[in-house]
Amino acid sequence: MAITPQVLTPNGSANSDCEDDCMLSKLSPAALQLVAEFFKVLSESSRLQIVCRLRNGPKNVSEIIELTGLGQANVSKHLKILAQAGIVTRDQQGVCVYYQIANPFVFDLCELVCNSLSLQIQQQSEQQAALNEFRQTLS
Amino acid sequence: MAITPQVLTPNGSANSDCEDDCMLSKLSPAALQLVAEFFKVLSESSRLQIVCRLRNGPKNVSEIIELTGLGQANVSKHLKILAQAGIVTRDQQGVCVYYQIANPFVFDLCELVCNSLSLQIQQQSEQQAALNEFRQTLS
DNA sequence: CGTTTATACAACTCTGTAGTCATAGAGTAT
DNA sequence: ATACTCTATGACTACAGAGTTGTATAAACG
Repeated sequence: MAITPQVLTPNGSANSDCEDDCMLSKLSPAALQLVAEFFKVLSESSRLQIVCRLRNGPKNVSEIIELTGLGQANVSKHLKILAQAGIVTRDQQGVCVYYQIANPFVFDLCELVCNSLSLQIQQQSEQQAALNEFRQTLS
Repeated sequence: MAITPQVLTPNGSANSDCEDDCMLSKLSPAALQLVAEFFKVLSESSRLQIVCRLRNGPKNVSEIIELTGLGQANVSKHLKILAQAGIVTRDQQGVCVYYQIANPFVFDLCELVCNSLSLQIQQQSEQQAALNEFRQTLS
C-alpha cells in the first residue's frame, strides 16, 4: 500500500483536548507511529555510529565495517534499515556499494539531543557538588 | 555511579577519520549510547502519545490514562521512563501526581522528524503520480 | 479505624530485533 | 571457466521491552 501525505497532516476527527494550533497535538495515531519508528531507527548505538561515520561523505560497506568494527552481516542489515527509513541513500559502483546521508537534518536531531543531555548532566553534577559542599559542613 | 559531563564532550583519542570540527563525529561510544537511549525513549508511540498529551500543560496520571486509553500500570511505567530520561517532571499534589514536559525541545525534535517524513511521503506520491502518468501513455 | 481513590511496582507473557553463522549472488580479475 | 572480493539474505539464538494482572503503598475522608 502507498502511504499518502494526508497521514501527517492534522486529522479532522473530534478531539476536544486540542486547544492550540500545533501540529503534534493533532497527529493521528498512524502518524505518531511513523514518528516513533523513525526515532527507533536512531535508537541503536550501532546505527548511530554508522551515521556518524558517514558525516564526512559517502563510504562503502567495507569501509564502514572497518571504521565501526561491526560484523559484515550486521552492518549490511543496519544499512538496509537506515536506507528504508530514508536516512541514507544507496549507490552501487561496480562491486562496491556506497552509502551516504540522505538528509543532514539527522545531525541537527543528534545535536539537539546532545545539548539537552549535556545540560542535564551539568545540572546533575552541580547538584552533586552542592551535596558534597553540604556534607563538608557536617564534618 | 555518577555520569560526568565529560562523557558528551569530544574525546581526545586518536581518530584519524575525523577531519571536521563537528561534535558528533568525535563522540565516544558511551556518549553515542546515551543519545541512542534518548531516542529509544521517544521510539514508542504510547510514550509519544503521552508527550503530545502534555503539550498544553501538566496533567495527572488519571487524566493521561483517560486521554490515551492506555492501562494504568502501563501509563505509570511509561511515565517513569520519560521522567528518568528527563523528558517530563513529576509533581505530587496530594493524592494526584502531575507530570509535565521538562524541556519543550522534544517538540522541536518531533517537528523536525514530521517535516522530514512529510517531505519523503510527498516525494513518494509525486513519483507515483509520474508512474501513473507514464502508465497512461502506454494504454 | 476502615474505606476509597490514586499511583507505583513485581511477575509474567509475548513480540520484536540485534548479532552471528552460513550461504547466495553479483562483479572483477587471472 | 575459475577463483576471488564485496554485499545481501535466511536461519538461528539471546535478550530487551511493551502490555497485562495482581498487589502494595499512600493520602483523603467518613
